Amino acid sequence: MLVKPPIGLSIIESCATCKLREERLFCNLKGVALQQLERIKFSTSYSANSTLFSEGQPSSGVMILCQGRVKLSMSGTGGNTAILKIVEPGEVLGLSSTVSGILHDTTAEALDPVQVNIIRRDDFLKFLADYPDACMHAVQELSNTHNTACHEIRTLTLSQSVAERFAKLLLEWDAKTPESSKGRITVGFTHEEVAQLLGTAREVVSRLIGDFKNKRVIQVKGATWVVTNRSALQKIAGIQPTH
Amino acid sequence: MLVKPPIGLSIIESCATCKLREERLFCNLKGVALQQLERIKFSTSYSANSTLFSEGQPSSGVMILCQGRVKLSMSGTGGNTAILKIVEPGEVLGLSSTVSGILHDTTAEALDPVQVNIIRRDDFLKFLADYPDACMHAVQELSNTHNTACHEIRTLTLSQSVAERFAKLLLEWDAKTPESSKGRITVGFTHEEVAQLLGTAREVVSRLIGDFKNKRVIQVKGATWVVTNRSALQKIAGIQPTH
DNA sequence: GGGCATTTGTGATCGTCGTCACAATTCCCC
DNA sequence: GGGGAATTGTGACGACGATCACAAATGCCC
Repeated sequence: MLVKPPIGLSIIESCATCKLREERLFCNLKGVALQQLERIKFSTSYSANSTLFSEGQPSSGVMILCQGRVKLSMSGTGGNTAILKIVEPGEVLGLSSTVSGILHDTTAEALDPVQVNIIRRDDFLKFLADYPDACMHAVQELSNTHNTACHEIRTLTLSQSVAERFAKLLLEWDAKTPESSKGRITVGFTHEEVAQLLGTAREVVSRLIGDFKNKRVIQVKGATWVVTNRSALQKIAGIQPTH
Repeated sequence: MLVKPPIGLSIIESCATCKLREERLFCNLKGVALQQLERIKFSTSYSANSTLFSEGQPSSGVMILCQGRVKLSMSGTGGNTAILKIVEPGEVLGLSSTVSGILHDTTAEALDPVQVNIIRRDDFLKFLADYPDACMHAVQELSNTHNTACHEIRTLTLSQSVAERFAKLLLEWDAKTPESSKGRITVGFTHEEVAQLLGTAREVVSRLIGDFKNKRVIQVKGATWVVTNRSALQKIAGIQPTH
């Protein structure tokens, strides 16, 4: 890893006091449902670089990510790896494998020190059945996950080149950047990892970055990349620039 | 379309008498939930080749597919099209867009004469909130859809070649073939459509079929393809042959 | 059965991307 | 600050697949 963000671990004792409560699914349940969630969940911590679960394992339960980021990846027969998604605090891990009872189709690794609330499968299913609110939350969460997956499939199948996908990735990262530092992306990944995000080879990424620098589309200062020509980037991404 | 299967349209009046009832989600609800579903759903028919909904449209509601197959596709900026999935009777269309309220990310077209039960968005959300059983069904359905999507992403990102993906597709089709005619796949698609399923060009598919015929892996008799060497096919697909 | 549209087969060509190989640079720990 | 590991830069080359351009065939309607 290029960067290990110095995130302080202030352990969150309960979902009720979780800062994510207002914004995120399962954290903003009300009344009895929340109390019940408190009863059946248990908190666990993982150090950076440790594995939360692996592809092919049966799911032990749902994990609600409270702190730290988690990398979801798949590996192919030829030893190659594809990174599916970086999961952020407030999101849920392993929901669909837990619910449907199939084996995990991804591997989850902690990028930072991570804190999760785990709910065992049978407890969780009973919880959903008993609390309609919670069940609706699960439906929402699954919808969101599915929409993300569709978006992923779209960029994979309908992009003409790796350059196009790379430009899209940069624009997505830029979109997630806070308004105050728009255009300044802090990249916590090696070229190798970016390649796995794009489904290509590391050398291709290195070369693309070179290209983009030459074309004055981006500018690289260590781990922060500055978008110097957003409309050019949008054009490469196959989007009509919204100037 | 190469083949238009002569499917007789025996209109199904209610979910209670639907033959899919035992096997499929939302069709096998019990008691009051089923009665309520009967009340809020309304049946609609579409002729073959008509469009049920289009990419970019807001979702008007959930559709439960009772009869006929539906093609789900996405289109890219360059006019190219990717077929995501062929939806079979008993499956649900537009669940995640309806629940999350975002625009459809796919276009749905009838391959056969199609009959669906439609439930309007607000009716459906209320239905889920009122009937925990139904909500659990929705969770299950979304899980399954998500798993399918993950599988799709896996083959897209982790396959080395189009030949590999094509072999996987053939094996999947073969797996869905009834035991009695194992190895005999009835293909209802043109090369163009197979190409869209694989995310490649039509010519590539034509050539791959030629290759596979030369290598005695498959044999083509009109619209039925016979797998003459399954273990070779598995090897191309990157799977250890289970002989 | 003739004629037209659609589908399929096949050659030629060219660009993109994956791979190998190695040098340069940066990072990090002692 | 030195040394070793990890990361990054870059050239060369080959293979796969996208595209264009037709010809052949098949299906279909009157």
